[in-house]
Amino acid sequence: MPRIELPGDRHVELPEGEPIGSILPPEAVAARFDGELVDLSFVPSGDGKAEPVELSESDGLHVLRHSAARVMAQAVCDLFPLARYAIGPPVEDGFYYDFDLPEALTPEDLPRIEARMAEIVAANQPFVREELSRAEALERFADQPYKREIIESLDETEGALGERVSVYRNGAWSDLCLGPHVPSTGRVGEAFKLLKVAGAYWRGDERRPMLQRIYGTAWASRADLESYLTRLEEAERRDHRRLGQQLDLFSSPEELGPGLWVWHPRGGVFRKQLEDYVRELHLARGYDLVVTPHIARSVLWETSGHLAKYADNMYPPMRSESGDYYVKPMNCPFHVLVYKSRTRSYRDLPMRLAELGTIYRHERIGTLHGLLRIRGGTQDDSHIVCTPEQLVDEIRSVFDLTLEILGTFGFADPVINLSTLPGQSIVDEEMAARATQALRSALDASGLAYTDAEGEGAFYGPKVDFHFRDAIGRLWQLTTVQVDFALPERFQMEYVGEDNRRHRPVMIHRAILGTLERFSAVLIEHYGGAFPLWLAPEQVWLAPVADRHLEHARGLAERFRAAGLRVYVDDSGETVGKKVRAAQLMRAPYTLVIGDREVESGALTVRDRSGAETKGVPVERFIEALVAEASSRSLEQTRW
RNA sequence: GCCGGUGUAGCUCAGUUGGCAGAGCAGCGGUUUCGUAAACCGCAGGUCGUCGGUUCGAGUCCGACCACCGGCUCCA
Repeated sequence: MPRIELPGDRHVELPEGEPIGSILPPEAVAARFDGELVDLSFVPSGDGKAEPVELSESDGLHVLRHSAARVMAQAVCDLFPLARYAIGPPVEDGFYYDFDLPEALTPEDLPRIEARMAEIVAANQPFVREELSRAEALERFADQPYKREIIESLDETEGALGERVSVYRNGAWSDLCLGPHVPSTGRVGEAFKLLKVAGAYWRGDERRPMLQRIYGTAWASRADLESYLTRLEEAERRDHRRLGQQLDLFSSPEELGPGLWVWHPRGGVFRKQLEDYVRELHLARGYDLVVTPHIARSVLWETSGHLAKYADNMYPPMRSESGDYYVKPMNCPFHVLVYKSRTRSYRDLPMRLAELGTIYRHERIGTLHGLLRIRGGTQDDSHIVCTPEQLVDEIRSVFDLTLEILGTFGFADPVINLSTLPGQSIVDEEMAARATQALRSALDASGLAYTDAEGEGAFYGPKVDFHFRDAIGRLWQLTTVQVDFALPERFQMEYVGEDNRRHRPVMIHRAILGTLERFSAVLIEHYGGAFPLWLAPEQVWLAPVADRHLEHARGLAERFRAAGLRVYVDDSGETVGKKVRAAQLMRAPYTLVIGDREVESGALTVRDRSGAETKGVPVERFIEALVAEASSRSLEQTRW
């Protein structure tokens, strides 16, 4: 009789052949046996440690969603008998399943599938785990080519089953699946919803067939489902494309071309604040600002290796009598030319060349997405040229600057990845190892936690990425730091050392915000369009009650402008209610209603974004407070 | 690039089985001069994404193209 250890240091004897679920609480949807996720029907062959897996933990939700995916596939097969089903894993917040169907699914099919799922759930069919030999499994899935391909491609080392594969059967339907699953379809419950249909390549490979993917979500309770759907709505309200339109910040007219954007006056003001801040801070941290053109001869891109490794993402060349010119997809070769414009001494190093450099990349049309994925954008780019000895300290100073800049916007606690070199690189292994080691040392020395991501680096070197969480918990990749031994080599970069001999420097590529376009999109979503005062297009919005108050309002506006504040006077002749509404819709930080009271008293009535109103604020105090709030780049509104 | 969806006024969207292109908001003009998220009246605004086809007749049906939206990493 296996002796099972339960949480709380309890031990029970499990009768031979009894499933582990029989000694776990009824809330359990699965179990963990010696750390492995298993079904409740799992029968231990020996002693071990068992824990219940419940819906209150992520493993429990994972199992629930996996099972929900199965139920969905079953429903689809019921409704579309010709369906061939491929894979259906749980994903963050939900699940999907990929199908090969003769007809195209439409969003209208989703309610039908959901209804069928509900029937399957109501039927409460047990999920029965079976272990079959490969031959049996191939037989079982004779008319399911995707399942057969998976079975055939399974390598014996995969899973603990060796030559056997596991199949879960419920009712007349079965699926090849590792499991575990909830004990029966009834446990999937009613807190699920199908969200969208999309295309997806079989095994993510664009040379393989395009399947139809249905995304769904499933939760422990109705309330959890509702709050998830509310979260989705909140994300939609914050969508930078929608806010960009509503707030009149930018647009991408069709005549311009996909992935290209024009910034309107309100967006332009915001962007200037960003740019000024970035430039100012870089100067203060020992960077030098440089300016470089948008195009260069092909020889530059040959030397840099871009034509060999990056040509797919570059616009085709412009031909002229002096040769072919390419629009730049990166700034690095230009900064190398700045470096090489004269003989450099070790005394010049580190040289930190920075530029808000505009680049153009011919991204595939289907991957473009608002300002987040664009074809033309401006990076806060810098290339630090230093000696190998300076490398780790320089990387650390980039990390410091990253935390400082992003902290200003309210981003903290980055999730950091160290990406090692991809196969297709222009760097030899020894260089790559040194570069990776430098990044690792800098991360360790800075006390930053990180995880390794293999093969994700740029073609010229390994990199460290910083991801930051926004106000509603989504992660955005912003900062990239790359160490590069290759370009200095390719461009024969040198410096004269203390020993009066020539040495090869190392180069760090880094962008902290990424592109300003992308970063702006992230900021807009992070703030929901309600920018902190220093970034707001209008800082003070004046709403005169009647036309006779316009003159007083204009006088105030002049005083505010003289103090360096950005002001808008609503002289529309609409009602105050309408003016206040307009100000709120445009996310004005401070709205001043100017009427008889204000004209007489000379004081201000201040309305902030929350709608809270303070009467009798002296003009001088208001100006002082706003100037302080803006110049400190505060994320909080002033309390009066 | 591929799969699916969507393109009607500046914006958000109606538009029956093919039969004279609509509303609200925004804009402009007038009236109102008002105290905190939408005053009233009027005017103007369109090659219905583009090109081609079917038809007596196309926003509507067919084809091609363009653009946008959702996806194409999560591996039985």
